[in-house]
Amino acid sequence: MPDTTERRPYHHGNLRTDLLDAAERSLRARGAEQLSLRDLARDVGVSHAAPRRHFADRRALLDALAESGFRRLGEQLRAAVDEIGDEDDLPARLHAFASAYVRFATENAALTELMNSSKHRPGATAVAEAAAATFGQIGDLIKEGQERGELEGDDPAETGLVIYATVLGITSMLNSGMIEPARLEGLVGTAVTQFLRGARPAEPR
Amino acid sequence: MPDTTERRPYHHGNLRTDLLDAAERSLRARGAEQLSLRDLARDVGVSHAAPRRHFADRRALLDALAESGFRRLGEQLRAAVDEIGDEDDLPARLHAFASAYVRFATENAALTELMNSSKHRPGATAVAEAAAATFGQIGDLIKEGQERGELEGDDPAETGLVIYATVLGITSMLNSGMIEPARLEGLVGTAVTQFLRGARPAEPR
DNA sequence: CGGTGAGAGTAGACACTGGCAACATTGTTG
DNA sequence: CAACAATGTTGCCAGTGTCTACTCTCACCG
Repeated sequence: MPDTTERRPYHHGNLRTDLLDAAERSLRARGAEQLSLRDLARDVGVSHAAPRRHFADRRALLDALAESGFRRLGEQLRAAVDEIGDEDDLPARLHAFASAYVRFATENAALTELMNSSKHRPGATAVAEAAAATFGQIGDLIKEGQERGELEGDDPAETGLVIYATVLGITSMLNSGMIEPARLEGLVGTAVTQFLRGARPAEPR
Repeated sequence: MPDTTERRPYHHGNLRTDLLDAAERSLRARGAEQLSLRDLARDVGVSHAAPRRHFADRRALLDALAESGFRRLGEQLRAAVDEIGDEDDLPARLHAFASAYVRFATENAALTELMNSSKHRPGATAVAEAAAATFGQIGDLIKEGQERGELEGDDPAETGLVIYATVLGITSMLNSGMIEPARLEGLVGTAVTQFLRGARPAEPR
């Protein structure tokens, strides 16, 4: 028996995905700053230069991580909204959206920070597109609301962006320790409520 | 002649402040990630281990930077609000507050990102306190508004946090390239307007 | 005075990192 | 089956943060 471990083939097979998996674990455990390519290579059982075949750069790997993060976030947001069966209940859907975002951001704090970080590749349109697709969803929600007359206002995309930014800001403050977790629930509630009050047509009922 | 440069005294005199200044320049030029202690030491003309006498750690220096950032931001916000002479014009004051925040965050993008980063020292209460003091200001603004009956709502601190989070989120999205600079102005406007509409007492006049 | 610490800066070492180049091993395909 | 493109490997380099041991200076105290 030549080596103690079972014979590992020269070609790993799916290094790229395995690296991303390891990267996500590392991200969760120690944050983006501490993430080391060589560390990941060791985790996966491959030489220190192997990752370079799949990611030109440390940044490139982080960008890939961010992009997949946006995709997953997008799915979860969509699922949360769709789960509210009643298509007419805009408040409920908005609330579901916000809650889902907050849940994702707290369960994946380091990932979320990475996604919102400014240091993406200059040319990396992929992550920007994924981000746009993600928060474009809420624009659709708003538009529907406006078409049914539940909301007024100008540009639905603009209105959507504002509420998206609000939730993003809340989670950012939470993850940076500026607000206590206990206040989260209430904060999101008032944010959505305030927003709906502000966006409803002039005459109440 | 022993050295070409004029005789530099063994003791630098005010290394700490000079390091922080150099750090801020580096931050502005190349971001927090690229900031290197040895680089700063070279900039200031001191040996690579000298910074350690003033900052136990790279993190410690970044924390100090963040803390001073919060202090400066706080001053600018206060000044902007005070500049609106009319104490009764809450919308104007709110708008001034938001605009001042956005200006700071765009003019000091990397610093702002650092301030909102989650990776502060576990024990570093200083930065947390500075942050709290900063966005506590808006709570006061809200409270005044409520006392004069211009606003309704529950906890003024909570309401204040929501609007603060909104502006923070908008600038975060801007700095990470999710929204174009051109939309900034409009976004902040609708954010404040929406907020005021949502927070005003039930019967419009 | 004059010596003696404590504070502040220096020099060197260590373990680590990301990136590069040259080489080795595969799977594929003409 | 030979050539080739992918994919991994080894070795190297410049840089970094941190630690330890040493040196310089100044202020204070006997």
